[in-house]
Amino acid sequence: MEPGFGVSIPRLYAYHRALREASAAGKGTITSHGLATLLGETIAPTQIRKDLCALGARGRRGHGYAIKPLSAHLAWVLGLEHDWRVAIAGFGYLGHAFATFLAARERRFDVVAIFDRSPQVIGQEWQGVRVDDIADATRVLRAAACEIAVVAVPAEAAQGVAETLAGAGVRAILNFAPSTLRVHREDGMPVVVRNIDLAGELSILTHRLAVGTMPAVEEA
Amino acid sequence: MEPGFGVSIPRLYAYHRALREASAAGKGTITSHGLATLLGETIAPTQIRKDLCALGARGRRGHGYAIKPLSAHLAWVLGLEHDWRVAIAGFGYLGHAFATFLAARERRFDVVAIFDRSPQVIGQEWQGVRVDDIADATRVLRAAACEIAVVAVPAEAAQGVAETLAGAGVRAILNFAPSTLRVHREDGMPVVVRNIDLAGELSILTHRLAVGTMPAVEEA
DNA sequence: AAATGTGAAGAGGTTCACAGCG
DNA sequence: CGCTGTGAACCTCTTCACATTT
Repeated sequence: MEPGFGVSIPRLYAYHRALREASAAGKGTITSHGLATLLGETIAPTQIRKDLCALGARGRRGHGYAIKPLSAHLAWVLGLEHDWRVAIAGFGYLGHAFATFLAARERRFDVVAIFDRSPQVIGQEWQGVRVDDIADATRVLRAAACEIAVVAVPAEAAQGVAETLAGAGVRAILNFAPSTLRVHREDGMPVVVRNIDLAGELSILTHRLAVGTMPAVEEA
Repeated sequence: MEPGFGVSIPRLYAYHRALREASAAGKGTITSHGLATLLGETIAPTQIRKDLCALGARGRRGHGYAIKPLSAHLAWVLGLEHDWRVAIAGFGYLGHAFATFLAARERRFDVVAIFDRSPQVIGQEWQGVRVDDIADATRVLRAAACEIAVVAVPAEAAQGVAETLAGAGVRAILNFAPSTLRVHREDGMPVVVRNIDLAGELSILTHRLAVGTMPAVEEA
């Protein structure tokens, strides 16, 4: 899929979370082993050191890593430093819930545009943001200058909506529709797409429950 | 993380989706290459054949795979055949939206129990289901016999809630809280935990946007 | 001829073992 | 002595090449 440069972003994000925890607990320094403990031993200390080393972080041998600069560096790598303008496409229960989530928990994301197709929803206001017709997305987004969009529309509409968004300057899409988006931009810049398939996630669970009833299937 | 048996469940789920699509289009048979096309060329035909072969599916050489039996087999492997009873823990905007999502789009999941901590929410009704105090979860769940639970509570509360749920017979958890859950059950059966970290997913996007502004960082 | 099934090669990421500093 | 930094071994998953079957 992706080229990959040895470190996975979810892991870095977990480190950042754990570092904030440690910092809040009054610590000024932490070892790779201490980080692993904070992460519930789900990541090996060696792995953590490899990741941090690859990022250019330097720890003091015998002591550990200084939390503050490390946390700041991770924040920079993760794009946590500056605020982002977000558009929500599809304002059903899911889009609505996501917008509320951002407003309540993730202040660095600013919902500045909302789109829907339904005449009953268009024209509504949510926290001062008007819901526009998805057909006007190009015009509205040119003015709003969003780089990130959330797609929470039915699967059939997702591809078309994604293309419209990409055409209006969006460079990253969080897609909740159960469909594989394929989006290019005219200017050649890649559109980053991240899929969250809720039904698919549930299927992973039901799979495990379904096969878990039998005593470990061995492959030939 | 997991032992892994060569095939990834998200991929199988994607196959199943594509097969339904092909079946709806009137096809009775499909080739690995045809499936790849339907999946937007995101998975190589060879990979598809390896996966299907590992599942014991047999295709006819020169023709492809018969869609109906293959789809049925995938449904069985994914646990898509029978219905599941689901409990929602945390009935804020996220828990609420997820319950609505299940009711609207995923009929095979039946929301039979809802829990919250807030007195303002406890006692409310949602589609005939009463919101109970999370403190009563053990008693309520014994009667409701849920195997799957969705955790949509604040991060600080997640671990405790997960343990309560596990103690009440829950065997699989879909966790939206940004915390690493570590859950065991008394009877030794493993609790399957699947995390969906929305803020983390967004960070993957912002990371790509942040580093994407520079011309491809090479690692030494 | 067309497409599957599969051993072998390859790539990528994780763990090990230990050298190197503080 | 403790903990980091890192090359090497290891392992898992993906891709390739091609024999095999209809």
